[in-house]
Amino acid sequence: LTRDDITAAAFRAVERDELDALTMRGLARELGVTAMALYAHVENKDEILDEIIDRVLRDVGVADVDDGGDWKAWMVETTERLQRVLVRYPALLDRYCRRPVGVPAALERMEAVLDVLRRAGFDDRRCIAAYATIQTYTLGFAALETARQRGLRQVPARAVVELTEASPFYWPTLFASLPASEYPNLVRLSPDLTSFTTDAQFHDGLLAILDGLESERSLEQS
Amino acid sequence: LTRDDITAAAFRAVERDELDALTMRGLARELGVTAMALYAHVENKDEILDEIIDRVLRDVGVADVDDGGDWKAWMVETTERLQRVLVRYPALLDRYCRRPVGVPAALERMEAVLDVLRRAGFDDRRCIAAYATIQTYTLGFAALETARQRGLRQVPARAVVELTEASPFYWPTLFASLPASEYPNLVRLSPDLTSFTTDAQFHDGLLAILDGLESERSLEQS
DNA sequence: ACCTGAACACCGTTCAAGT
DNA sequence: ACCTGAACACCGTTCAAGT
Repeated sequence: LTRDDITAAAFRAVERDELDALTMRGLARELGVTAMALYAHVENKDEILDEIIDRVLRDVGVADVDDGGDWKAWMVETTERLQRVLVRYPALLDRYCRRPVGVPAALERMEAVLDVLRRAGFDDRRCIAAYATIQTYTLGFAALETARQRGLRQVPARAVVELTEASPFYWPTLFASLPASEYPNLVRLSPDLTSFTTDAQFHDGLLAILDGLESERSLEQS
Repeated sequence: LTRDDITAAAFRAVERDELDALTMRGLARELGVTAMALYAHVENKDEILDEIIDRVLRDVGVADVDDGGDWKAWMVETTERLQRVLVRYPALLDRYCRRPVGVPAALERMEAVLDVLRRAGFDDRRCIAAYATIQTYTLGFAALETARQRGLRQVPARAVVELTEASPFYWPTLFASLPASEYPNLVRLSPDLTSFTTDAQFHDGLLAILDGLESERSLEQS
């Protein structure tokens, strides 16, 4: 039993999105060992997750540096890689929400993003502000989409809507069933409120943000 | 023992940010009753949190509708109210990350935001896109700031930096201590990377986003 | 050095039993 | 109707004991 065995088993659990298997006890069971055996190779559970994040981020990487190219295109490509990974592996998002992620691959990624921003003409203050805004949007999107996916399988305790065979999910049907007098916009938009957090929506929102950041940068320089 | 007693006790625990007290067992202890007594008045734990969110959101409200006024000013005011609440009460943020929040006050808030966007000239598709982007940013900011606050008190298992009396926190000192050859931007920006998620940063990022959304709206209409 | 057994101090929730 | 005791099926982690 090695540290790598543990990380590998944990990553398999993360891949299958089996949060039940992603426990010290569940991990140990899969490795044919007791839970306490893990602590000889690993400090605690967060360290296992950090190891996975480091591995995944290294896999994700960043877009190729295309000098003279469009910094926004680079940022879209790089940001969407992280977004896809966070949406696919909710366990990693949970870790991001608990404590700052400071594994080497995360620092390298941050360095690369800041460097592209700097070379795109952002000054120091706006470099940080732009990075913060982009990272914030990415994490928030993954959080909303993950919550949506989890909510699909679960009906709230005091449900407003009855589920039918035609509409077996709660959340998409909620908006359509509200009184139109009180919630005219929700009812009118209800068909599309279902697709609240799609890849296309992430893309459009990200473009709007990058445009906003760029116009702020240009304003300052003129 | 009433449903309101339970909600009130739970809200007191959320206010004190005592996540330990925010358990069925801890709540029951505070109310001088066994944990199982709660289930006579409440379906499950999420229902208690939903009750709190409904109460808090109703308190938070939205900005006054100022007809002929600036929709961006309204949006900033309304969005910052939610941001402040989510940062102050991390337990509510945790609930937002688990499942979509569909309590009445949340629906009313969504309706109000969509209505302001519509009257500001956004078409249906862009109404939803704008709402999604703003909500995404707000949630992501609260998640990053909450993670940062939690991280201040905790040093990772494999710490890169030693803590001293002069710098008793881990994360702010991490960036400054990296090798400047590998991470030039992180080291150069390290003094300001500490204040990654301030109210001012939220404000600036939000303005950039609203500007980006506005210019996309205008582009389409011309 | 590496693993185990038993324990500590917890979770949310169910269910039969009491009043 | 409302509350309790005991139990179920879990958590992460510690620590003394074994090999």
